[in-house]
Amino acid sequence: MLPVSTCTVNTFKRSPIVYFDISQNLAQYWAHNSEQSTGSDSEVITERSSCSFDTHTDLGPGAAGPVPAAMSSMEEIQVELQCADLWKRFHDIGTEMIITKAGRRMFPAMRVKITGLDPHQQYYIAMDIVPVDNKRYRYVYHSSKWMVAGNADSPVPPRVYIHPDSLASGDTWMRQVVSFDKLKLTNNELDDQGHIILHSMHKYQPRVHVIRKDFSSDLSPTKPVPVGDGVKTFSFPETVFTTVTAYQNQQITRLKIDRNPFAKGFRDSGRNR
Amino acid sequence: MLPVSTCTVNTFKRSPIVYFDISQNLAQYWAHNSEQSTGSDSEVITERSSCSFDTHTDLGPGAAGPVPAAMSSMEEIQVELQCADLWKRFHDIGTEMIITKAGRRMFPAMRVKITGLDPHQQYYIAMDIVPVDNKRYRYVYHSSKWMVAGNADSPVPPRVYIHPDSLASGDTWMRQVVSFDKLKLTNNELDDQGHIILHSMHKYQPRVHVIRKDFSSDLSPTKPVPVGDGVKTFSFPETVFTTVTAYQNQQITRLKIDRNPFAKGFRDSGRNR
DNA sequence: GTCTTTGCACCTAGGTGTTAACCT
DNA sequence: AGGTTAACACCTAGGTGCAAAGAC
Repeated sequence: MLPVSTCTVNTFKRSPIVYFDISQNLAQYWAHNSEQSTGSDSEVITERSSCSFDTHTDLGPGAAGPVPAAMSSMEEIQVELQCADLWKRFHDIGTEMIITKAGRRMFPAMRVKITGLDPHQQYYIAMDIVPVDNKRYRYVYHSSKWMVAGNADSPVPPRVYIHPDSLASGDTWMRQVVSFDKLKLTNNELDDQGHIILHSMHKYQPRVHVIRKDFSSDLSPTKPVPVGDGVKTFSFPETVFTTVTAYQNQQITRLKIDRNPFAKGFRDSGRNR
Repeated sequence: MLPVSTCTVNTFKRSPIVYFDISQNLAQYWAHNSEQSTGSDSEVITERSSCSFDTHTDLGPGAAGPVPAAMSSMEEIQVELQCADLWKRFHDIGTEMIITKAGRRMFPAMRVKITGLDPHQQYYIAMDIVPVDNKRYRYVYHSSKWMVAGNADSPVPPRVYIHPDSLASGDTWMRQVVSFDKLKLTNNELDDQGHIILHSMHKYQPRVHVIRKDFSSDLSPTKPVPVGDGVKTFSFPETVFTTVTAYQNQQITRLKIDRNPFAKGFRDSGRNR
């Protein structure tokens, strides 16, 4: 049995994790931009995938399974976290994410598989990051533990990361793993690059939003995600993290170096030669 | 007076070339994905731009000039080639473009500024590349000239490159320089990466298409661009090129090395040290 | 002979944690 | 003392023309 991820807020689920990958092909390319995508005249190439920064991941034809033709409800929508095992390893230690003035990617990145969409309906997929509590934290080295250090700093301008493949059809979203690897975190409250602004030394929870097109009139990178019938929100407990400007727990550092391809230079086999 | 480019097929124009550039900001980002873009709550950063591979170029607020609110006709649309001076230098020698099995970018890349769109109308912008004549060519070294070597090879599967920012509003298109630098040329007739398939040693002409959303039902990367009221097509004589698998004219090689940043290693100051 | 392919060194562009300096 | 910043070496990822080998 493969690792399993439990998803909270609007849905609970239990299903096997699937890893597939394709190089960008015509169907993929076109599906991004079309409402009348036929998906007929091209083949799909599948290969194995890791949990690093692969951008385009495709589940192959029929991955979304058979779906009733005219279903337009949001009830059936499910979102499944990919790389849940990796997230869990970080979570067991206490995930830390670096934030910088220029913006820093998350590692691991949020990657999800979505099912239960109406194939012919248009959706935005978006991500935001909300505080877990109203506290500020500090890391106590001698006990290797995070301790409450006071109340949270004053709230920060809300930011939403709209997935760059938006707007796209349910069919398109369900055929690929939706990856948020380009999203960046910053501690610069005056950021004008569209990065998500967070306070350092605070605990946060990423959330994924599925937004029906007809419900997106208030959707903006600088406004809170609208709530209502046309929006469904998902979050995963194992993706909670603490923001830092430099890693506190050395086990986190080690795991990041070990798993993030861009940190390969710091692996034992690399720098120590 | 700045260099001027003449555009054929559906429109003639004479206007100064303008070079501006912005780093990707919130307004830019959001404009790609929204039909209800407000463009209100963000600033636009402008800086100078070159003719190389800069991806995001913005003309700044009001660049498109005042436009009547409800104009939806295609009559007023104009497309202006950027880097026309560079194109002209290549054209005077005889532009060559390398094609490879894996796909090769064009240099220079097609970059255009579009005006006269309805700001609130949605458009696709697309590019295709059509044969200039029905001939096959060969390069004669001792005369440094291209000579007809017979009739053209049999036609190749038609491919259209839909600009990745599609679908977007007229407002969005007009606020930026639309760059086709990610487009790739291939000689692989079985290509499944969506690259444009061409025959080597043939003469071609790139074309830019502006396609109103309501006219895009037949738009596909593997079908010819539809013709009719909702589509307007532009081409620029100085962008004609001959396809090669290795450069024939050494003056072309020199100019490519001199201007393409990715070929810097072959500049005199580079490799000869 | 002529054209095409492949592996390569050399770039651009940008994502890592480290380290030392800096701030409060 | 604790938190932040900026320069840096070291990576990934991928766009260049070159030169030798291959194809026809």
